[in-house]
Amino acid sequence: MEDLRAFDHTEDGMDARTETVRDRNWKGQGVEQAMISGGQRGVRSRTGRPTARDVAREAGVSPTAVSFVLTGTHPEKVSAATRKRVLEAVERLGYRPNRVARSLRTHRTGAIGVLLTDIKHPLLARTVSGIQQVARQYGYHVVLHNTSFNPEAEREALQFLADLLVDGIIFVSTSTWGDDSVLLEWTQTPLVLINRALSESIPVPSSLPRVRVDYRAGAKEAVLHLVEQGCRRIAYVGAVLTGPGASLAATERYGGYRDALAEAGLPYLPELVHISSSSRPGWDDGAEAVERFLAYGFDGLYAVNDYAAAGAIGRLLRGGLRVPQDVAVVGNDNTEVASHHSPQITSVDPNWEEAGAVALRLLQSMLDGKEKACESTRGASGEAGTTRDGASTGRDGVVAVRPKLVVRESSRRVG
Amino acid sequence: MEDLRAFDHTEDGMDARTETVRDRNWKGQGVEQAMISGGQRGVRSRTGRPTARDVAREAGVSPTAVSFVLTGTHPEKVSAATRKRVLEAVERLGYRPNRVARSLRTHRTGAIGVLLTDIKHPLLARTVSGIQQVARQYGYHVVLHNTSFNPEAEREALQFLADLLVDGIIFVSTSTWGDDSVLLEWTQTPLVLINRALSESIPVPSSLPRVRVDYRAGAKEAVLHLVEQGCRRIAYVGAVLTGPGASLAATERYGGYRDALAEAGLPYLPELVHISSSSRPGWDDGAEAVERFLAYGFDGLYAVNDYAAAGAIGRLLRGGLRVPQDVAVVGNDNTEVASHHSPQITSVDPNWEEAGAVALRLLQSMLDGKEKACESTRGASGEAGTTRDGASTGRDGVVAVRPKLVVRESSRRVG
DNA sequence: GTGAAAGCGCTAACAC
DNA sequence: GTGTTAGCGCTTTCAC
Repeated sequence: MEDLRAFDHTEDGMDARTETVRDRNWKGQGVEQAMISGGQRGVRSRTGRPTARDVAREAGVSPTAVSFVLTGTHPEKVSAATRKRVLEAVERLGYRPNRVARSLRTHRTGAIGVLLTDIKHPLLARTVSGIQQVARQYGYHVVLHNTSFNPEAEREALQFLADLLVDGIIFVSTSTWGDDSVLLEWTQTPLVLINRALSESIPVPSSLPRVRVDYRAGAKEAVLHLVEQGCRRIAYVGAVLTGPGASLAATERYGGYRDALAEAGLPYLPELVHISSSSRPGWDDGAEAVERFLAYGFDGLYAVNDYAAAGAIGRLLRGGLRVPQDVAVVGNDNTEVASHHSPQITSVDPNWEEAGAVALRLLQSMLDGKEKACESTRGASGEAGTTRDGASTGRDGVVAVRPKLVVRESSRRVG
Repeated sequence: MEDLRAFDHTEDGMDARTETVRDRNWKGQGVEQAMISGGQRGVRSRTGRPTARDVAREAGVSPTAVSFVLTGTHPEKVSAATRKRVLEAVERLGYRPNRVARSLRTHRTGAIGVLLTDIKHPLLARTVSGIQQVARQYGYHVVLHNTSFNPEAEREALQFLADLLVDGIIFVSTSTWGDDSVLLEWTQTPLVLINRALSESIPVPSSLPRVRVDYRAGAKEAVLHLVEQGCRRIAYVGAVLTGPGASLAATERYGGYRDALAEAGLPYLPELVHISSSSRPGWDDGAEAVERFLAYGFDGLYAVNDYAAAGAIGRLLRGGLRVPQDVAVVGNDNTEVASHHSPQITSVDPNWEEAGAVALRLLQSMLDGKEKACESTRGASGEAGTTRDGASTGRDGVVAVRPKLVVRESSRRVG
């Protein structure tokens, strides 16, 4: 019986006509491929790819043995000889397991869904990169979804990923929108948030695991670096702090600036603070600010992004001042400009790459926890206290990632 | 019998003990969720999600009817009353089809795999964005894979995507590596290449569909724009043309510069051409070039990227020249600097977003073709002559996407 | 129009 | 250790 089946294409109670029709609908070349590539062995499923059963037949063993060998489970239940025959058959047939079928059976896809607001945002791209690096380590694959700042699309994408049965979801965002109820109620698939501030209005201090970049610490480090370089009158160029354009990042960076001054025992000089009217200050803001500061005298400047820093440097140079000798400058975000500018600009790298990595490790620990103990309902976030460099678990189980300073010419004073 | 099953959790010949063990391994909370959320109806599969059969039971119809309603196939085979009952049951149960199971059956996943060398590259990110926009239209979803310039990872990722049974694959790359044999032999899943130059050494003019960005046309357009603005002595700042750092992009842009001069009837002035020693000229190259050009006099400048353009502008301004009145400047890539600089820089947008969109449309036509006619083996690329704005099918079926010029202050002369 | 039943390709419990 | 077998949740033929 076994042997008979191996050479019969139309068995399994399916007649030839039926098979042709279905193949046409599904994979097109299925039949031809089976004829051509599989001809010698005569074994190829109707999809054009050999199946585990084909391997079993080829090796002369049972599907069970094939499964055990390939998944590595129950290694004690398969003899060395069997294993060898299976592996050889796999090699001979060029067999690759069908992951869809496997997922249907195991309810695990080995994929992590990543939801983000905008793939074109350089910082988010870095986060994805960080996630992907860790994913590779853990053997996960990444399914990416762009929501383009559209709340409706966010909801939809979340559902889609759940339908796809991804093992976990990471939601990366730069901004907040109003209604977080979807996220709070989300119980279908383990979820980790990156920089997704939950509306303050919601009273429930949710146990939803979150990772955030510590803007405040980054700004503080930048300013303290300037202090270290000998600066005593340090100016600040920042984004709007109140009104519609205000952001958490802006507030925190301003706070970090003041923190640093306080820590260094330097006075806060309002005349050296320039708050842009925009949420994202640019070249002009930097230049304008310098123009104004020049009257008061200053020897250091921290700008909340690299464009403003570049603008400031441009204005300083045109004014005949030297950077960093007369004024040392530090930017923020460590974007391409920072390294491409001349002089190269010292900049705070937000470390979003690390944020991605941390988030995935967090997710991993949730998945692990889930597999081991049924009773742990949701808050596996506690487990993640074991964070690595630059990340620390704070109140509410929110993990904060520390930005790191990349020192370049614009602030490096010899000695 | 139907009714009995609906309230019996341990039917299907599976005893209670077995079910518990499996649930623990698979989904963790499955059992609890079934108790809580599904308690009122008593119907929930062991994964915690209602299944199509649950819907059928709830609606009092057969699974067939549910399937027909939900997939929209055979609309004539389902009565209005049945449809209504099904939809209501779906709503009541919060049913969502399991895409994995569906894929296993239909051999279509509705997902497109995108392979790229580096997500952090801003231009590639734009391509992904372009792909994703069209994907949304077509109802496809995108699975992204980063290969980090690692040929081995590329091979692996290609296989992984094929194993996942994505419906098609788009391979986006900025650079070339040696061995393209994998790509040429690739027959498993429909594949489209973006900017993936095949090694010249391979003799077979493969029918593999490809999309490329027409660097030459972009450069030409930039220079012709300068001519239009009244420039007659137009300088060029470009990347290395020969040796290890040389790239197709560099050669083509240089060619486009010369094309434009020729077309405008302007002489080629070697003293106004600065070829950087690097494959990616920067700020300094722009500044240096200007320094040299000043001796000869010039009224326009095209730089192959925005950083070089910014450097050139910086040097010009410091030299007391006005931009664009004395010298009009155009950059390339339309990166963030271009719009953030002051003055804002006119730049050639490589239109990678469109390249992504075109690639997916190409893929779509291949998939369509496959479904309709079995005999079309591979080269559905011919079909894609029906391209849209900015794209044209060239020799070898390679589709070229035209970059487009974004005009800003640095080159806009009033009148 | 409706329902029963047969699998897609894989895993794993259970009997040998 | 090995093979038989029963499904995962869905689609779709075929008989009513």
